[in-house]
Amino acid sequence: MAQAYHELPKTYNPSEFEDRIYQNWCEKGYFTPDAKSEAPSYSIVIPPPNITGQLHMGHALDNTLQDILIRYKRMRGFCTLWLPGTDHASIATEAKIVEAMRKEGLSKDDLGRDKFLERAWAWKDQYGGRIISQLKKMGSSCDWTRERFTLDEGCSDAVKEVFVRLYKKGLIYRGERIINWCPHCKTSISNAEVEYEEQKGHFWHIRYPLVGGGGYVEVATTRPETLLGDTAVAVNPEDERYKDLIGKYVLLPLVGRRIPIVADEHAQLDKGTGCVKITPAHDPNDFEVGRRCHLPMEVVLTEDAKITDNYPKYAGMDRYEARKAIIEDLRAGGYLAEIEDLTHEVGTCYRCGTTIEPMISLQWFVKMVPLAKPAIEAVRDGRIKFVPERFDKNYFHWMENTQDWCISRQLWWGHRIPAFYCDECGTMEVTKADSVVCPKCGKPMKQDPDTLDTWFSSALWPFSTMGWPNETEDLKKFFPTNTLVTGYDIITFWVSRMIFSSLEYMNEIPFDTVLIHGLVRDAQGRKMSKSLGNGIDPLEIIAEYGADALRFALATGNSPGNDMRFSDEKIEAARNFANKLWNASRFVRMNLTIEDTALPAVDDMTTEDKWILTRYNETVKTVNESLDSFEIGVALSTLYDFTWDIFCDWYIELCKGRLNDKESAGNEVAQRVLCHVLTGILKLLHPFIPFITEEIYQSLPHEDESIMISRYPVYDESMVFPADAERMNSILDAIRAIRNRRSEMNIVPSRRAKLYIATTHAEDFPVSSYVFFQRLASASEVEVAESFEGKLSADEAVTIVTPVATILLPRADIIDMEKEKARLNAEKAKLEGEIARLSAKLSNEGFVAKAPAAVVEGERAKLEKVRENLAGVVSALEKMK
RNA sequence: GGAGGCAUAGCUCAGUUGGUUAGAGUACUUGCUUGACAUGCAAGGGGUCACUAGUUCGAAUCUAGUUGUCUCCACCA
Repeated sequence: MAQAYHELPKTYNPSEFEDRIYQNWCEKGYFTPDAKSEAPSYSIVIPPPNITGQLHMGHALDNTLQDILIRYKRMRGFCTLWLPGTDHASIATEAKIVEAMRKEGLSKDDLGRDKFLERAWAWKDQYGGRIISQLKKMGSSCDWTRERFTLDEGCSDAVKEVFVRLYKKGLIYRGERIINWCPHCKTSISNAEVEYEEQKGHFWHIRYPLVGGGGYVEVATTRPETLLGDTAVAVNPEDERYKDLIGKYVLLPLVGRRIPIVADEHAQLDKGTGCVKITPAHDPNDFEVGRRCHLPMEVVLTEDAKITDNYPKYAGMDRYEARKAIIEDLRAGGYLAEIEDLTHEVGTCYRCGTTIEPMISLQWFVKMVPLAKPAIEAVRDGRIKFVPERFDKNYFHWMENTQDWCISRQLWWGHRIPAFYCDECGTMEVTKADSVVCPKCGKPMKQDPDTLDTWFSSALWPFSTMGWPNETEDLKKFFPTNTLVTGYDIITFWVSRMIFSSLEYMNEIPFDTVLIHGLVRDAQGRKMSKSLGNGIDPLEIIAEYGADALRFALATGNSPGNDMRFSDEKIEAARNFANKLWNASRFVRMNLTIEDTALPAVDDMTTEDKWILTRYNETVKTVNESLDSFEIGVALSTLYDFTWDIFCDWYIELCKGRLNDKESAGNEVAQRVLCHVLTGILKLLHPFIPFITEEIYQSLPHEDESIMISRYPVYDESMVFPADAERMNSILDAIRAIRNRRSEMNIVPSRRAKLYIATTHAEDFPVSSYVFFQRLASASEVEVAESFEGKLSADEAVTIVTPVATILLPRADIIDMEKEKARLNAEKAKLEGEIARLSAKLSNEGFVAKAPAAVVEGERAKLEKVRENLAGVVSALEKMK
């Protein structure tokens, strides 16, 4: 049943309809998938956007690509699930919560853990809707009714379940390791969260006197304060210089401790003096040396990077104060040999920028090697594919070199580690229960105060959001999911962890395809960032240009995995396209009298109808193929070209004759073909620019309640007419050639001229085509014949040669004979060159013998055409003599 | 230091297993208020596909090297 339709306003103003349309989709429940549906499922994993953040271009790009895929699949008849989520527990989030509380005069310490979490939840509810409303503005077709939060009850159960399982399998352990400690955030942060920045510093060369006299060894350090924690000096076992010192002792300056000289390959022969001070508690390499050589650990810094009470002289000093003091003391004691300037990369906290302090600490770890193995396998054997493929190299590189993953964080806003300790007897229990009584002494146990790394819970997203560990309908229907869309910067953080987590807990891959996109940069190619202030707010773009324009700009000129620049020109081009579509639709709409969407009988169709339907179907084919292979940019540019150049600039113009003649039989035929192709264009474009396509769809005769739930066009061979398309091309070629020549000769369009078309293909230029020449090539009249010999002499006319015809324009007084001759000669030379090139290629035995037959045939046909062209030009020239 | 990407028109970028005269958008030049659209229409100029060598009948495309540039990882006693 066709639906009633309405007028379109004269100007395209997206703000007038985008919100209304979105609300309508929500009310109709189009976004809510039915897990019991028979249709095949297509599901996408999306990153949970941070609750504390504002929607930025990165989100907008992610979101646009995801939504295009989801809408496309939905229109192809899939039951689609796109789970929205908000926030994850992280240092950044907690920092923002703390900041928000500080403004209310509250602090973490005053509140205590329980009160803090209570406030944080209230705060989450207050701010949590913000990013979702922003995503809705973009047209995201998430199922908002299933929105999840990583700390929601269900998700928390999943996290506990996983933790306990891994612990029982021995894949989670608690141990002492060197971790990156942020003295400001007072938490450990993972390697991936450390940002390196170049800093100017010094290399201090320090002499450690040998015990029992006989000189000293010289070591160098950038962090002299760690000297307090030295428990050895290492030399390379191969180093001849120090061979006889191994096993001897040195006296640690300022401290007076006797520490051994040990042999370890960590000390390199060609670096510095070849002697290395070993501080096992404050350096990851030294920690390893300490472990190999069974050295004691000496902790010298507190949580906030101050010297511990064990060193009364420096106790309580901040690490930098202590550095100064220690250097002074070393200098005074004559231990300081040399100070060297250097610039080096220093690790800083990605959140607060504080210099990281490597510290020994009791933390929880996940053993990575057993988890990484099947995850590597899944990508290697093709069960999971990266698009583009080259990103699997990044993935392998990380997976194969990964070290055990420190998962504990000293935060409150996160999943608390489900481990309990008994103060009385030291027993530890790992359990899903909320409170535990010590199995040995019956006393209540205390839960570990730490929380889990944000990626530990995020890694479970593909299934924890669907209700796992319960067996839900969603899980049955939608897991494993199909596609993950994300930026390459997140492959190691999140993608890899989802893969090994899913393989470990579900025995399944989490998704089969990872579509990687690049970063959005500003017009100068810089990364968008708050500190640079070059970020572009997607919401401002939407307010000014509309969500469709934003989506179009993000999806176009964008190939998988490559960075893109965002500029005003791009968004304007996108808006202009929307405007063009709007106006073309308005034109079609105002010429419509039909009330249903049926196509006319093929016999009633004209050549141009068959031509546009052929071109349309070719477009449909390309678009479907491109989207199936995730080439979103290619699909969109194909549609752009077809819509603008073929449909608007040619077909609509070709139809104007029939449309103006309201009484003709052709009028209705033209209406029906126009309406059919336009509706098809709208459907094809809907995943990219959902709002405008819906608004126009509703204004045309249409079958479905909404374009969103209509079927995506598929290639229809019965509507492809190669012969007619070819014939139409001859006419278009001729029109283009005439326009070209007239423009070259500066003849204004209003100056009309009679056209004489000399051709042996008279059937290509039927009487019905004359109107095209009149409307589009400024012809006053058209006459077609095999030859105009005797009727019109060459010096009376301008000659235009196309592959199938020679067109004569009667020479009015505007044309310069010499200029014309020169032009024809130039064209002759060009064609001769082309013939030479093609004949050389075709007479090349290697080419004819080895190239595919189709290619050779194509070249031959081309040569034939060029030869015909040349013949026309030559004869025109001869006639001029 | 290790790994990877990118280099095509003034600018921003496409270019799908090697096969048109290498394409868009934008900018530029010229002409048009043509009854949907000046957010437009028509026409045009503009490229040694970074450089060098190789493979091939044929290279923007494949290989090696060089230069420039970006990213990730690691290290820095």
